This record gives sequence, C-alpha cells and structure tokens, in this order.
Amino acid sequence: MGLTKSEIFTDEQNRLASLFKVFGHPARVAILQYIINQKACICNDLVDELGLAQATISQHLKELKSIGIIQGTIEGKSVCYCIDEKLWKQIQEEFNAFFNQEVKVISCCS
Amino acid sequence: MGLTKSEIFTDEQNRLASLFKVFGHPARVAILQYIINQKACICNDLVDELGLAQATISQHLKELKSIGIIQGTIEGKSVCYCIDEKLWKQIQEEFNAFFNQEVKVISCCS
DNA sequence: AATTATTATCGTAATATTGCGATATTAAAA
DNA sequence: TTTTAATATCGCAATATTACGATAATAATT
Repeated sequence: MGLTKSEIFTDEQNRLASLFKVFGHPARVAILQYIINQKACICNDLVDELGLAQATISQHLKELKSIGIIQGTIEGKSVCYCIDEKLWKQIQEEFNAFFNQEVKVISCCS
Repeated sequence: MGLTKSEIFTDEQNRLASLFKVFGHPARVAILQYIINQKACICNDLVDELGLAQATISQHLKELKSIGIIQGTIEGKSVCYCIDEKLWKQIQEEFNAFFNQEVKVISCCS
C-alpha cells in the first residue's frame, strides 16, 4: 500500500488535497514567502537563504511549479521565479470556498 | 534522509505547513466535508461512505484530531466526531493571512 | 572554444505516509 | 457476565517524500 486511493474521491476532493499538499512543507512555505518579500527570486539566493542543498531546493521549486503557483523565466545565466498572482488569488478562493461551508455544531459535541 | 529539517524554518512556517499537510489528503478532505454535511458524525458511517477500511479511517481521524480540528465525544457505543467551529475559522484566517501577503509582480515574469 | 555560474536531473539512502488485517478496548445490550 | 457493536491500536507491506552528492545541461563570459 502507501498509495492514495484517488479514484474513490471526487475530483474536487482530490484537487483540494493536492493543493494543500504542495503548501504542506515548511521549505515550500518559506520559498513562497521569500519570493513574495523579494518581489522576485533566483534559486541560488534560496540556497544561501534557506539551509537546504541546491538539489533539494530545485526539487521543491519543481513541486511548486507543478501546480503553476510559481513560474520561472530564464534571465541570462539564472532563472527568475515569480508567483502567478492570478492563481495565487484563485487558490486562496478555492480554500475559502472550502472553509466557508457552514459548520453547524450539534448538541453532541458542544 | 527523508526527514524534514524543521529546525531551519520559523515557527510560523512550520505551523502553516503542518496545518496544510493535514488537509493534504483527499480522505481527510472527504471526512471533513462529510461531517459538515451531516452536522455530526460517527466513524462507522464513514466506513460505509468512503471506500476505506475502518482502520484507515480511524488513522485519518487521528491526524485530524492531532491539530484539534475535530473532536470526538463518546456517545454510547460509538464516538461522535464534530468540527471545532472556532478552530475551523481560526485556521481559515491563518491561511488567509498567508495568502493576503501582497504578491507584487516584477517585470521579469510578466 | 574553454571557463564559469546557475539550475535541473539522476541515483540513492533515510524516513514518512497510506492502507489494511488482526487484535485490543470500550461500553451498551442481552 | 457473555455477547455484540463501535472504535482504536499494532504490525506490516507498499509507496511516497525528503534530502543530498554527483553530474548534466544551459548560457553568459573570457
């Protein structure tokens, strides 16, 4: 086992979970925050900034790219990674749609 | 390796990532949605509802309990799991605080 | 063309997660 | 008190994730 049974869940559930999952590692949270603060980014800066090897950071960047939340454009010798503003807001909205479902408490737990 | 280097990240980064991680599995998303729709819940219902073994569901419930997002109260032979409304809203706010950081795009990627 | 700098990919080791059967545990019901 | 029902925990196998060194790929610089 160790294999998530995606086929038994709805597309929405799989979609939401896969998004949450990408944000579910402190290195990726840190990378996003760093890009936001710098207003731009080069992978090599991250190697100095975070205490992770270059290969590891490149791997995390790949996962962030996989959902499209960041995109890289080649800038001479290096790559400039930026956050996709539109998708950033859209994902926030998807998360909010999930959290805005009404949670009504029944007597049993209150 | 395979061990996340938590010590190199800030408490906030670790906190956020650990929250996201719990939501990062479709079974746990499904469980939360089910509890919300039912307005209450018993684990055994979930075994019928989702296509997962009882042991597996119990494990996912444990992870949800670990961050306090659900709580169980014993109801006779079974356990009634409910969502902690306050924490639900608080986590939503924590996520929003993260997403509300201003993402300013620089020329290089636009 | 050779060198240098930056990033990506490969291969691998260590650890984590997912899933489930088997077996406790707990509490009501018979 | 035995049985039954519901949930939790244990132990294990399969797969995924994290991390990193080594190496490849790419593009500017010399």
